[in-house]
Amino acid sequence: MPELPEVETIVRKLRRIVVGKTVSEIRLSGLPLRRPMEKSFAGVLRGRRISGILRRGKYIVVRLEPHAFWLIHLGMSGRVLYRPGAATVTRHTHAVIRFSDGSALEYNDPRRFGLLAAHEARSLRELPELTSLGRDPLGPGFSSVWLLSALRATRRDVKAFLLDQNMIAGLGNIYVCEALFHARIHPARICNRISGEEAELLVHAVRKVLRRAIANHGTTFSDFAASDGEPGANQRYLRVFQREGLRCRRCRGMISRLRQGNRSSYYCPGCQH
DNA sequence: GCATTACCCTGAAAGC
DNA sequence: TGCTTTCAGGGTAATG
Repeated sequence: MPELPEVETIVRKLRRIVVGKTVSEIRLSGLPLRRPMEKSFAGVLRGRRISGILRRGKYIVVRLEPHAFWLIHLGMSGRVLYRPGAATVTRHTHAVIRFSDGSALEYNDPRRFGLLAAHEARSLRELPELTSLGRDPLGPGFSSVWLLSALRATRRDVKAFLLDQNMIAGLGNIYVCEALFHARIHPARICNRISGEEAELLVHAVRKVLRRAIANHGTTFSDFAASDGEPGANQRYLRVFQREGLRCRRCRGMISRLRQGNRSSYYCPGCQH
């Protein structure tokens, strides 16, 4: 399940590989992803040159010249694979973007929760998929002052708040569970009852788990691989995620799981209150 | 207006 | 063993 660190890892790898290439041909499966593909998609990409790649939340943003953007969201099971030569088309290959030098990028997504979109635009602000995204947890806007005021304004569970991309863009289930463990905050805590001190701990915890995961090229599960197919190495740093019934490495208590909004939350009842 | 739930989808794992 | 059921979850529309 690609979250910010996995997307960042892919962006860094892609940046080295495909910037400067010109799109020559687009082949699509025709199957809908999260929503049906826009008819204009191939037309926007064809003939344009990639001038840069960046990340916004969990989106891969490919800057094209002249004046266009290609957005990739991996959803749950999306992969972007680089092929120096012939692409390997399977029944889950939904797009092959071929470049003028014969290489290609392949978008593969068994569960089809991802998204591919392309827009003619001069600025990121014009991209509808990005306009409502919240603050980047590694950016300067994600401060304890801002977080505390945002928490004060809502009575939701802190877990749901942290997962809300319109508040903070890029966190998913793994890193929310991990960050709450490091901040010693129970996932079912109500936002407006979290203290300033806890908000500060949470900011540091979020940054810490994300930075470490990026340094390790992401956390590998069955659905994630970087653009060259190499796995990430962050799994050994996980303290609670998918560790139900195992011992807490801090207090030796038992890791528990609860369901919040159809999603599993893993936590340590001894450490998190 | 805010918070919660249902749904999309397929593969893996669990259950029988 | 092999078939059927359940579960996983990002994002969003629908519902409460």
